[in-house]
Amino acid sequence: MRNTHGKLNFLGSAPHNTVANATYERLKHDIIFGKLKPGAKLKLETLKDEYAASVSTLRETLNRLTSEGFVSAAEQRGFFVSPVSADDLNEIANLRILLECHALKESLQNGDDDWEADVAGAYHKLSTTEAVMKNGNDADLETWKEYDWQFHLSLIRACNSTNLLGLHATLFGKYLRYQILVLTYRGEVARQEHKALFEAAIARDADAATKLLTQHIMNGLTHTLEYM
Amino acid sequence: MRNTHGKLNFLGSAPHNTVANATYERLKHDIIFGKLKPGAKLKLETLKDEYAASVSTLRETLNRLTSEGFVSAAEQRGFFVSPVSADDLNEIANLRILLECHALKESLQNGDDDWEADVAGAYHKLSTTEAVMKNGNDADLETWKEYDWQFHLSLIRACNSTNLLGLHATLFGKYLRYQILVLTYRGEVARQEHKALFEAAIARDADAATKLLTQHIMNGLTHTLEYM
DNA sequence: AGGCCATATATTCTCGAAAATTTCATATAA
DNA sequence: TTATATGAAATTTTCGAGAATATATGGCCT
Repeated sequence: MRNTHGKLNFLGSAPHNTVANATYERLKHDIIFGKLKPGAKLKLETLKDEYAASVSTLRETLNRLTSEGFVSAAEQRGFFVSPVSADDLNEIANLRILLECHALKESLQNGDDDWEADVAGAYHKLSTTEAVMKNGNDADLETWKEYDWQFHLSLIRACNSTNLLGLHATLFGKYLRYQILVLTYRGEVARQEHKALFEAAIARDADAATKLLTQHIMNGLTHTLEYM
Repeated sequence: MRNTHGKLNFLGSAPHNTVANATYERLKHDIIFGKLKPGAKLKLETLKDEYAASVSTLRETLNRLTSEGFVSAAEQRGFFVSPVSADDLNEIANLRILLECHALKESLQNGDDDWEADVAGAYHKLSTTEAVMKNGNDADLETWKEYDWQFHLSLIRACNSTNLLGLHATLFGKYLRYQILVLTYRGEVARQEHKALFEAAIARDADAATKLLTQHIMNGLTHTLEYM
């Protein structure tokens, strides 16, 4: 789970042998986790030094990130880290609700025993980490968020739509950037929300699960907006 | 509405001065309109001749198209036109329903007089073209599809979410590729569906409009699946 | 004949430099 | 002073060539 540069990699992509892929992962990570700040200019010469890649290679990765919305490009004026705004966060949270609830419903219908085991495993990792954090020991932020991501992903993985899972992954990354941005935790509340969501999912109660998921995301949204 | 190569451009992007943007538009167009067939290998040397761009520039555009899902990339083995399948079409149609219906509801709530005028204008262009086609004169396929796209876009434009509009644009492009692929028209049926949808939208009847839109997309889906 | 390895060819990946464009600083004129 | 023009510096865009990797060819052995 570590790339050649020793950075954690849980942003949803395969291992990377090429310079371009490694640079893509690193850049994406640095944007989501705030090392590259919203609105910051991404000068090619600077990036060249920092990421040890040529201009052409960098442009490849910047174009990919632009497609996904993490980077903004202005004709002949280069690349910027995409800015943040309350409106944007609102849009992303609402889209996440729309897509994730839909995927969850499908998943609850289709999921077999393997799926259920996967969910239980992902929930176990997440809840263990959250229990540790509850006791004051603040576990690694990235580890926690990785488990959070994996849990949510496990719930919808049986939705039977790679297209949907792809859109969700991008959306989740964008949402995560906002959470990292405000950097104020709501650990205990989120912990209980995860618990309730997990139990409703295992019980295959689609109505309850989607309601809990919607609440979970909405609560995260208002909490994040409050501290922006 | 024409780029430097004289090709129609209604795939949702701004005018393009750079070689990279022009190449991107052309490649995307050629994939959607079937000039580049599903699964076809995209060899850089060949593309270089055909699109008059350097390897680096081509790789930029291919990476963008890979992010959007029109192109598939295999590590160290280059790029391919993304394959098609009944499953994929199903996923895309269902996602289109999910996103477009949601956007439509929002749009019906928010749309002001300008929006309504825009919708009326877009519908007028579309229905005029469809009327001409009804009389046997088969109008230009691309023109028809452009107006179709513009009509659907106009309906949801007041949804107040650029993120949503962005996702929809990509999705619509993918759906369009399948329609072009089978190249069998269902002109008269689609014409009536557009008419009913237009009237429900102007009447701000969200329930009726989303039902009609769902039917419209589902009918297109089954029709396309039938001829695949 | 069929499988395996070495070699040759084809293709992708990466880079640094040249061309095109924008941005900045300075000077000039109203 | 403000605005505009001019030239220098910085930055982006584009290109072709070399390095790295994959694919195809042909010979060799069993």
